[in-house]
Amino acid sequence: MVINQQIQQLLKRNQLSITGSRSKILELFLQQNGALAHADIEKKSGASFDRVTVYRTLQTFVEKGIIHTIPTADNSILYALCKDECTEGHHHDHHVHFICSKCSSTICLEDITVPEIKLPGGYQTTQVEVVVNGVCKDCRG
Amino acid sequence: MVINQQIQQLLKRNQLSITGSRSKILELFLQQNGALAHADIEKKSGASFDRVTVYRTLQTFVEKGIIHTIPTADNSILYALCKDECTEGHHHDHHVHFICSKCSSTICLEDITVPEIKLPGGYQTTQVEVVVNGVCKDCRG
DNA sequence: ACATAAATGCAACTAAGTTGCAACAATTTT
DNA sequence: AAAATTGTTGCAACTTAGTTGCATTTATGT
Repeated sequence: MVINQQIQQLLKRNQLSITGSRSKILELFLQQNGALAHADIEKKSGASFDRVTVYRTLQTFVEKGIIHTIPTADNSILYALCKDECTEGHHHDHHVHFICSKCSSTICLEDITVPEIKLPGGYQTTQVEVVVNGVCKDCRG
Repeated sequence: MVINQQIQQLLKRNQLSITGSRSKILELFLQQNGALAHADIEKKSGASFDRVTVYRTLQTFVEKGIIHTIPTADNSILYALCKDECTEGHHHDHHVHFICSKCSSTICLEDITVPEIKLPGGYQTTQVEVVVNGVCKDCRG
């Protein structure tokens, strides 16, 4: 299983001890290459961990730059794996997020960069979030 | 008070009866031209209304196209007045939202339109949300 | 002013997220 | 490899957010 080595590397690189819950939750992210809601993770991990552990694990992963959050229109929190460039306390997820209204899967479009937005005088930009709603390629036809 | 007439017009135009809570909440939005969180409204309305009434009023306003929601990075729900073009069940808030990290006020930048985003083949867009984080003109200096 | 339809307040409930602490498991040290 | 240490987990209790049903009250058309 290559995926297990990947998980251990990812945790070690971020100075996190390798525990059952962390490994399992990382596995979920690595398996399906989309975003997961907190509820998804609780369900898919098979009630094997406490709610609190899931909260704390996700929080830790966000802090370490392993995953990032995605704001959605209905204000539920989504999490997705970061690419390698992200480090502790410094996310670089400047890509567009896509949410399919049919299958409600959320995908990070890594190749689509966020366009520069010209603001009126006096405004200073630090970060831009772009979320595209629509229908994904699997749900059309 | 011109603002009172404005409120009554707005409610009548949307076939809503003119009640104390609706008038008061609309007043809050008209007074400060920025976005409000649910908690703000409860505080500023001075505990004069029931929590449930605030929930239901905001919901009604969103349905009627009087206000729209703004997704934020920390996943709290913000509400802001729509411009006149919005009608029942059909929002046209295709403008950029700006959130100031200092005063945490949120402003609708009506003049800045959302740029078109080119997606990979197969993806179909229905709506694009853009939220810019930064420092507003009042907080710089 | 009255009838009717709608809005509000209350109470109770579900869901979401947080905190402190004791028990436990993963590292580190020897 | 076992002990010591540090960090992680699970539990319980709690806070906050949001929902639902129903009785009461309020707004509006006639």
